[in-house]
Amino acid sequence: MKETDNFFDKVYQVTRLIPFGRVTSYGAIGIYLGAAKSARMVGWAMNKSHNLDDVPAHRVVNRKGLLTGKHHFDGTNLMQQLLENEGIVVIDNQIQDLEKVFWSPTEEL
DNA sequence: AGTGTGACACTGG
DNA sequence: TCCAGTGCCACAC
Repeated sequence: MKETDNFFDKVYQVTRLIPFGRVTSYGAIGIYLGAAKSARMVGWAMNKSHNLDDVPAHRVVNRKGLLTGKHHFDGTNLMQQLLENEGIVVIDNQIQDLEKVFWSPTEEL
C-alpha cells in the first residue's frame, strides 16, 4: 500500500462527497487538497478512479462546466446522461446553470 | 534520475 | 465571449 495515494485518495473522497445534483471543478478539488495548481492531477486521479465505481467522476467537470472527461468515460454520452439524470441540464457537453449546481468543497465541506 | 504527459486554470489579445 | 499560449504539479515509463 502506498501512502502516496493520499492525494488520489483525497480526490476520490471529495468526489464521493459531491451531493446529488451538484458538480464541482477539478480546480476546486485541487484547492481543497491544497494543490490548486495541480488541477490537472485531479483529472489524472479520475483516470485511475475508473477502477473504482464509488467515484462519480461524471460530477466533476472543468471550470467552464464542460464535460471534458466525457470522452474518457464510456466513450459515449454516458456522462451527460448521468448528469441529466440528476437534474443537471447539459447541452453539448456544457453544463447549464453551472453556478446553481456548482459545489465548492472548500465552502460546503 | 530524467522526460513526457494530462479529464486544468489563468492571462493576454 | 472565445482562442491561443503559458504555468503548474504529480504520476507513469
